[in-house]
Amino acid sequence: MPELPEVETVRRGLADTIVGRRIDRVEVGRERTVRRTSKQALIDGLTGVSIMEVQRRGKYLLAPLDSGYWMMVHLRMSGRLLVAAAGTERPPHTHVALTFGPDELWFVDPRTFGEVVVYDPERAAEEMPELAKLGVDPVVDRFDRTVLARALAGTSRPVKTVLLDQHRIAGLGNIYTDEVLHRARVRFDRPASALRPVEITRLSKAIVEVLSAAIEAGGSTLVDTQYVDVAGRTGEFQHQHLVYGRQDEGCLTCEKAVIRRSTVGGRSTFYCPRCQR
DNA sequence: AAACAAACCTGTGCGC
DNA sequence: TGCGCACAGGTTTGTT
Repeated sequence: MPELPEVETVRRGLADTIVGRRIDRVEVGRERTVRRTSKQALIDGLTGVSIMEVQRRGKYLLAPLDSGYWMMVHLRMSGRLLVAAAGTERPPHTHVALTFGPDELWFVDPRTFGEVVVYDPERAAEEMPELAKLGVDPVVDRFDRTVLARALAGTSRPVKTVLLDQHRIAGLGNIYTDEVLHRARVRFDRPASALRPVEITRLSKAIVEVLSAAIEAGGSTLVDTQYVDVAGRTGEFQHQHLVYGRQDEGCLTCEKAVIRRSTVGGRSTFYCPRCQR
């Protein structure tokens, strides 16, 4: 579900609510959510501790704690973080609840792919090996056509597959790759290494522009309203989607062709056969 | 290296 | 109404 703009929106919501505050109670209702360590490890790692800051890298939320440890949250497909008044009825699938005085932070996740973990930053290489493998984050890191060219180099895989590869670029998911490729007028199945310099330039600009606009809009909430921010508000960027989920509808860019749906790497892919070459 | 499928889960929407 | 199936924003793992 959540891609970079949604995770960034959640990050900002946490920064405005629970950062700097002490956790006085930790409840874990589902072991699977803390599978990397254990229920007791999460309780011990968070009780009585303050969250000093919330950072984001790709789709990972990383929060340094005043204990010297860090908390990592990944929402995967259906995870949500919600801040609400303590005592409010918790939604179904609330697997972790942190109490901060009068407020609570809930990790809600129907599909249970998401996870919450407290780890030792000194041992991040062993405990959180995927973090070191993350590629460039187009919002946090310097990102331009040179950086993108490097990320796309050396592979003839479809450009969409490469954009989705978190080891090369961290943060793009299925919605935003399609939106970015459309705005850059590049077909999803072009071999990454075959893009011309002018196309790489367009693509790098599209990545920054789409992600910025999507963050500005608070992310995308699809018809199932799965994604909401920490206050339960929906995003609004779905109204600016030009291709995602629009198969058989007219292209809003050329107003002539019809948006098509295809599959790449097992993921639904939406594109305009006329605009994207 | 790369392409694919399966796996992890639950919910929803659709055709019949 | 109910049933079965396809499909879903992510990532890892195993198989050709």
